[in-house]
Amino acid sequence: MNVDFFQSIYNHPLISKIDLKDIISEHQKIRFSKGTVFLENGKMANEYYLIESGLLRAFVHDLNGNEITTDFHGENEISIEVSSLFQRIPTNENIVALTNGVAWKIEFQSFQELFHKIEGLREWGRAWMSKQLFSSKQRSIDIHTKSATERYLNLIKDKPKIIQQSPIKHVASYLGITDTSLSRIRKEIRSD
Amino acid sequence: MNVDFFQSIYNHPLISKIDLKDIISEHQKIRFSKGTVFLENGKMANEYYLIESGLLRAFVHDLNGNEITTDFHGENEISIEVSSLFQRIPTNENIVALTNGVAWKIEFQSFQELFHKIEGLREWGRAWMSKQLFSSKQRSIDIHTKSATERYLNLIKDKPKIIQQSPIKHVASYLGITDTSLSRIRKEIRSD
DNA sequence: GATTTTTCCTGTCATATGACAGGAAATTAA
DNA sequence: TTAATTTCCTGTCATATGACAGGAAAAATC
Repeated sequence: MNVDFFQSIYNHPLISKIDLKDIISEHQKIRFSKGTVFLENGKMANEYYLIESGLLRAFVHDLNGNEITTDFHGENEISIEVSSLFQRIPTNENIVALTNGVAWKIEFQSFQELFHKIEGLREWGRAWMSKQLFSSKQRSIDIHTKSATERYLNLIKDKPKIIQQSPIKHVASYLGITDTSLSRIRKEIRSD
Repeated sequence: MNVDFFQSIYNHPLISKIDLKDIISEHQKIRFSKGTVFLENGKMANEYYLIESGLLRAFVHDLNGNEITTDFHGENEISIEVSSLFQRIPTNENIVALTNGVAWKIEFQSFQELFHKIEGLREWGRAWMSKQLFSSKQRSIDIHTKSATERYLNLIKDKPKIIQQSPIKHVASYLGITDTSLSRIRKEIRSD
């Protein structure tokens, strides 16, 4: 059991070694292959995953039925649909694997018990959500503050694996532009 | 003490009447006037507010020093900067009153004790954060899915008070457009 | 109530991005 | 390996929005 992996994710001063052991033991290792569906529009999330290797993509459908990529979940990150999982309602998102990989799954019920039992986990969870909210807001701001080119360059810098592992069209919708436009941007950058 | 007001905000099946009383008693009524600063870039949030009446505006500065309105906090809503309050770090946001009004303040420390004591409050808090995260994501999607006109019309429909109580230029930056552009949109709509 | 400041509107011009379509390249399936 | 599918690039044309500037209107201040 790779403790460091869990440590790096459940990383909070109030989570003791014993707490961590408790938490780890509720996770179950799974292997997944490209195309595996983790969550589907209309269903309710009943678990979340720590990604050890591989890349997942979250997306929604807009009014015209087009897929819009809302997020990528990569190595050492959590793949979770918070709204559905914590409000116990159907999701509007889809989560699908873009690559093969390994993840650790924890059921809602298990998390729930740990959450109310371990103060450190509550603090960790709240801080984690705060960070998510912060990034989400930042994304909104970036979309109308930075050019598409800047956003793309930032993504390359911050999460280079995504560009390597995901079809470019998904990156485009994640950046809020068409694949046409991203294609032009990439051409532009090449010539620099 | 207006219990219904608190009830409508701290609304969760696991929060009992007694819990609610406990929670309410940690809030302190304040009156504020237009221009009152609730939070400032670089400082740390140490409390949050339930707005009984009036309208607050949250904004950040972009790289060129322009103000970008990130949110409005109106009646029966919570004015909070989650990142700073729960991660105990300095904020990058500013929150300022656009009107006079009345709010109920609760200190971080008080909330903290209630949070770890009352299971229902934890569930409520987590659900509340989930909803925030959902709206935030939705905003990102709307920005590149809907036209500026649609976003403006939706805002009028969903939060009409904002248009009445806020200078239009703040609405513009909230919508991710310039005031020039919003002005044109308003003209367009008038003639329909 | 006069002056200053802020807010809002409008004109012109520039430009980033979208829509659509066709073909090349790469990946997947048979 | 060949065929089918998906992905990616590129061209043309249209358009929503931005940048900038000036003036009218409204609000705040004295």
